[in-house]
Amino acid sequence: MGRSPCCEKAHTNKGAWTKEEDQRLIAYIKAHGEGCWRSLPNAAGLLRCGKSCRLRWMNYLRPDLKRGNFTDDDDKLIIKLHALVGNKWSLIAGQLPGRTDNEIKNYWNTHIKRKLLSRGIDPQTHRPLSSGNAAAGSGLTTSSTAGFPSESPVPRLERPAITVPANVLFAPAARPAPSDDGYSSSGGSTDAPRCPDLNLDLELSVGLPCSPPKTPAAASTPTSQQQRTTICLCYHLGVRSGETCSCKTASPAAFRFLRPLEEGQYI
DNA sequence: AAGAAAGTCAACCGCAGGGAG
DNA sequence: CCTCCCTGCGGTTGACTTTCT
Repeated sequence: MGRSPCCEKAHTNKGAWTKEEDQRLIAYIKAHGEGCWRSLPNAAGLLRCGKSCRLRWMNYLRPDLKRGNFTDDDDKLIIKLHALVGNKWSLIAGQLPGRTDNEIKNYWNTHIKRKLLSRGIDPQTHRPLSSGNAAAGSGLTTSSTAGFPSESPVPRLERPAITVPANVLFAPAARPAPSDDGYSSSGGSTDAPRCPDLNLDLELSVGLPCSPPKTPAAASTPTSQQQRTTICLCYHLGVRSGETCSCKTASPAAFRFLRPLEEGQYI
């Protein structure tokens, strides 16, 4: 297509960032804000590709990043979200404040994947491995799901809505894209849908202290601090905030367009 | 103690898609 | 409608670290 290269590769640094480069980038973004990554390197005096600057900022320098280990709850939430949306790391990261898609992707590939495999769970399909693959068509038994037998299982199809530790439910218009992507990289069964029986007609709702419950189902057991609002995943699925989506019209009062969390924002 | 193997994670690459002209 | 620019995403790589033998 004749796409121009993202940068003059001959004149850009590659590899690990130096402290000085970090400082320059931070200083520039503090002064001018994010955006216009293509021109940022020149403006900031960095010999880096704009993409590289963006990545460095997003994955490492952003002030709202939470470094450190993932908790068990994080693990479970990641697994459940992955069961729902597959390798949509940015989407999953959106539910984990302070975590980046890259970080979650790495964590998945290095920790969770192995953890699930060791428990006989296919990390891509979230179903029992091999011998289990044939039986996968009938769906998971709750006792084997995601390797958390005694805990709330990965959502199953027949469930109209699910509740996960962070009170995540999918919005009606927020159906994850068909599983034509996200499963191509690592083996696993690509023929059959990962969760053919998974009811994606769900809602994503997140407990927000200031938001009223959206639906009876979502508010089945609201605590005083766990009132719910609807998080619209349409943003991540291609619908922009200016566009209409059914979730917004359904309950504007409890509507919240899902974007990567802002600094200090917590769901 | 040294080398090998395995694990971790920051960074790069290529592509898709939205938006502007 | 078409082309190009720009951004963001997901997969992959490779350097570095840790654990094992």
